[in-house]
Amino acid sequence: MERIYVIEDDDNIRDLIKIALEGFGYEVSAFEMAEEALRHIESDKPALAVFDLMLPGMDGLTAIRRIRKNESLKDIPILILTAKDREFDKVAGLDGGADDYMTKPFGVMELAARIRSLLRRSTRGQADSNELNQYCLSLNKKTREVHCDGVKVELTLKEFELLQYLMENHNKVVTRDELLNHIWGYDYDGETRTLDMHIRTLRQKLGEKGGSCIKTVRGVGYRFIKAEE
Amino acid sequence: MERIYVIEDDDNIRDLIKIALEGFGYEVSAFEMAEEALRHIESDKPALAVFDLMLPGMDGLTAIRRIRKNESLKDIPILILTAKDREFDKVAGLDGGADDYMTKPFGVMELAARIRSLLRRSTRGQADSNELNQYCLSLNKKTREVHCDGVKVELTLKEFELLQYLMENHNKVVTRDELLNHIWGYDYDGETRTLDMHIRTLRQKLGEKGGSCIKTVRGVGYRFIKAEE
DNA sequence: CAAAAATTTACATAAATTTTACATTTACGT
DNA sequence: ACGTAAATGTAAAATTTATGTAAATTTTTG
Repeated sequence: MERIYVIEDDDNIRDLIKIALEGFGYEVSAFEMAEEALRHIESDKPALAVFDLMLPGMDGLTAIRRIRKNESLKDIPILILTAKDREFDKVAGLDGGADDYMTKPFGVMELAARIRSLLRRSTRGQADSNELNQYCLSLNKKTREVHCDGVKVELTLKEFELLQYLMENHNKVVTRDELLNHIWGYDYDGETRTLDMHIRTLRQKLGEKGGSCIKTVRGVGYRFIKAEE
Repeated sequence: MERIYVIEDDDNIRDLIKIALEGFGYEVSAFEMAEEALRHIESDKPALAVFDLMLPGMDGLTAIRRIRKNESLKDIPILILTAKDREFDKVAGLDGGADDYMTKPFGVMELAARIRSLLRRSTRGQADSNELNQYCLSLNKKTREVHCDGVKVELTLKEFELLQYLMENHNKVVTRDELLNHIWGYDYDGETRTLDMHIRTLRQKLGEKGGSCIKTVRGVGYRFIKAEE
């Protein structure tokens, strides 16, 4: 599961946040001081960080700026959670590099919702997935399994590669040449119905609903879309 | 500059926000109702949207969900600005697809800071070069989709290429020869009504308003312009 | 060698495009 | 202002083209 860093000097609040977020299924690493957190953050690469501002030692804002300057950390979403509730402080916090700003006292439900919202967008959330999910279809590059509405579909090599390429380019129109080049090889006669044939078997195997995700764009190629339209 | 949509039914607040954000250098389009905003958003592709929740007609949350479901809009950052200040509402708003949630009364400095924070991260900072937007029409080269005032228009190959060429040369007069050469090929009989025919179907499919963007320049060719004139 | 997969062939079908024939509009000279 | 020729618009029919489909054939794989 995703790891979240919590930097907060008040023991009670820190524990409260830790336990709450763990309740939401996150792994939580809690720190009392920014220096401590910065020591581990580069190797940990947490999915998100919750920062208090007033800390013993290094100030929260300073730590945030430090993170933002580091190329490998700068995309980590940061949420400031502090007692400083003047508008000036909020502006300073957000402009200082934070992605969200909450004031104490706070509700854990809202904190969790804001964290979900930040993670939803984060590149760092799903990134390297070898699982392609589009609408009713899911395709796993590793296991080479394809499911349509949870039902497993057996595909041959070419069919799988075709579907994968279409799904990786979902919504974009992929030309016939592009497909022939990518899956078959640079040159190719082209004056044959091979591609159409595989599209056909694919559509057949994916069934009514799944099959309708592959739309033909006459004169150009094919396009993977949400069923219907 | 970046365009921001503001959807807010209270005239005073709407104007306040509009003027404040314009002061920060944004272009602001303000709407009283969600339906109105949704009608234009697809062709406008604003950089961010500020939504009130309680609106006459369509509810703000419904509108947000609608945007999130649309492939070409789902990355637009959305900030909810509402009087609903219960924690439950905040959770519902954020989980409903919003990226931030502010409650009224609010400070414009904080609003601006939150907007800056959202835009900082947005992939949508720079315009999509695959997208041609002219007035009420939008054309996507990758997906080969065309929208007129948010309504999808299905075009055939030649129609699409014709429109694309005209839009790429908007305001310039494009000669018949130029069009025939570019879309058909070097030589071409020319003594036939093919081109006129496609212009006709294009105008028809684009409807009253969209169609009137293609103006004929007698004796020369055609010209893509803003509707009316 | 058998079975599965991939490709080819040949044809059907549906859709896009072009042509034909005629109507309408516009520019221009009188 | 009027008539005329050229340019463009329009509708339906004809044609072409792209893609779908089925069965036959070849190639790969175990």
